[in-house]
Amino acid sequence: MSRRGRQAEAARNDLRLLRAAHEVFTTQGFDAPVSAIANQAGLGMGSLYRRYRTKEELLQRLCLIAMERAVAAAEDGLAQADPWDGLVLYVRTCVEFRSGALAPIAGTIEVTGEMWRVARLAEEVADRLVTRAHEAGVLRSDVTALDISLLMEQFSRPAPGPLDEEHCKVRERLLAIALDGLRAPGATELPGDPPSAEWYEGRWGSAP
Amino acid sequence: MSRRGRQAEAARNDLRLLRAAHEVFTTQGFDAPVSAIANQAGLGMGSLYRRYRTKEELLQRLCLIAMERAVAAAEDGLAQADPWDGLVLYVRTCVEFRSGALAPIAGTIEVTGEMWRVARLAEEVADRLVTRAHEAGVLRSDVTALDISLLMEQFSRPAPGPLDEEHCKVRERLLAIALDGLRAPGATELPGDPPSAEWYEGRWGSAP
DNA sequence: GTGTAACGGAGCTGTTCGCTCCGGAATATC
DNA sequence: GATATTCCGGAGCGAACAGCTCCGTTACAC
Repeated sequence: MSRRGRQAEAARNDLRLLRAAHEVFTTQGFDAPVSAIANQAGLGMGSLYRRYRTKEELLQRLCLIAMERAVAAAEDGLAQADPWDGLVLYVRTCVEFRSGALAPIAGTIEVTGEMWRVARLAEEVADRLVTRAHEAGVLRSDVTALDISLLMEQFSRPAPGPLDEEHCKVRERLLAIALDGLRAPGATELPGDPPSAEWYEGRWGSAP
Repeated sequence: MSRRGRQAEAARNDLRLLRAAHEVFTTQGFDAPVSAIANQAGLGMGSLYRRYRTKEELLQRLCLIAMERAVAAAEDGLAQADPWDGLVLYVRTCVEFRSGALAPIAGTIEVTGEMWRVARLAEEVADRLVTRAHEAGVLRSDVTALDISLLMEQFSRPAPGPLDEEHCKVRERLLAIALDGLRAPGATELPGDPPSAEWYEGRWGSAP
């Protein structure tokens, strides 16, 4: 599979590009300039646009990958013997790579059929993880899988300004607090109705 | 105090402007266009720039007001008989008007002497509130006042895209979870060191 | 040496920003 | 009424910056 010479370099650059794009878009938001990604990757604009014909195409690919990573994280969680530990692993992993920061930007691009497919899969696996925790009685009963997705999204939300190492540490502390609040039973009943799936997916435009 | 005619209108417009600016900046971020604020207020650009000579000046005034509101919220919390209820009131109030969303934008403007003064005051009052909760044993002991400020900031962080009524409801649910996680004792020790005041204020440039 | 594939980044074109400027409407004064 | 004053709206200015293209250069293959 591995090529030689320039082709190998091209393959490496592909990865660097994806990593840089993830970094930039999740920390600076979806309207970060394309040149920032090329810079972060240490590449020129030409190299970027040879692989992705438009900014939107890059974003689509990035969202897809993020969702696939989320699926993998949920499966890892399911592989854990303890239902609570599995759920925590899932949430921690997703927040760590800020998968939630990409969810709202999906509303600004066209959502491809493949993206819908993986989104459905991600939803299903996460549901299994949450249901298992509910049945084991380790997750407060008034919280839904969608609540947890939105919690991860809120915690993935980047601070404006330059990236900050210290901020990541802080986020882990705050997330630990929220996770404690997730354990059964809640001291207080959650206010309002649980969020609906229609509303959640509605942000991405209409279904395929 | 109340004037008549055009002067009264000007005073009303001043308020509308401030409200609009708060709305726009806390939901769209600090780089929202000035025209968006004028629109939201139902005013022309001229009216805006007659009161604030630059965008920065408007932001400074806005941050100051937000901090004053935070101080008031903390004092309201202190006025509550129950230490836990007081703390919750403070956190809820601040998150509700997204005071935390303005904290990071302060890093992009010059911080005036008065802003430093009020910031110090806010810190002090919040400290009293947190200390009281600690002493009453209702707040987990490993959480600091700064943790709580940063928690509020994280929850104030706006979602990209259009403002969404449903999102506010969701945020209340998520905040309820986090508040439950704040009660003593925590199921798990918080990871890492508590954030330092130097780092926190460092985002605003150097002290006065 | 020659051909090819991938490279970097200056620059094109259109958009958007912060801000100014001015004609007109509403109010105050005579 | 007539005039002076105050405040209004929003078109438009110059600069900055966006996404994207294009092309001279470089590194490898044969």
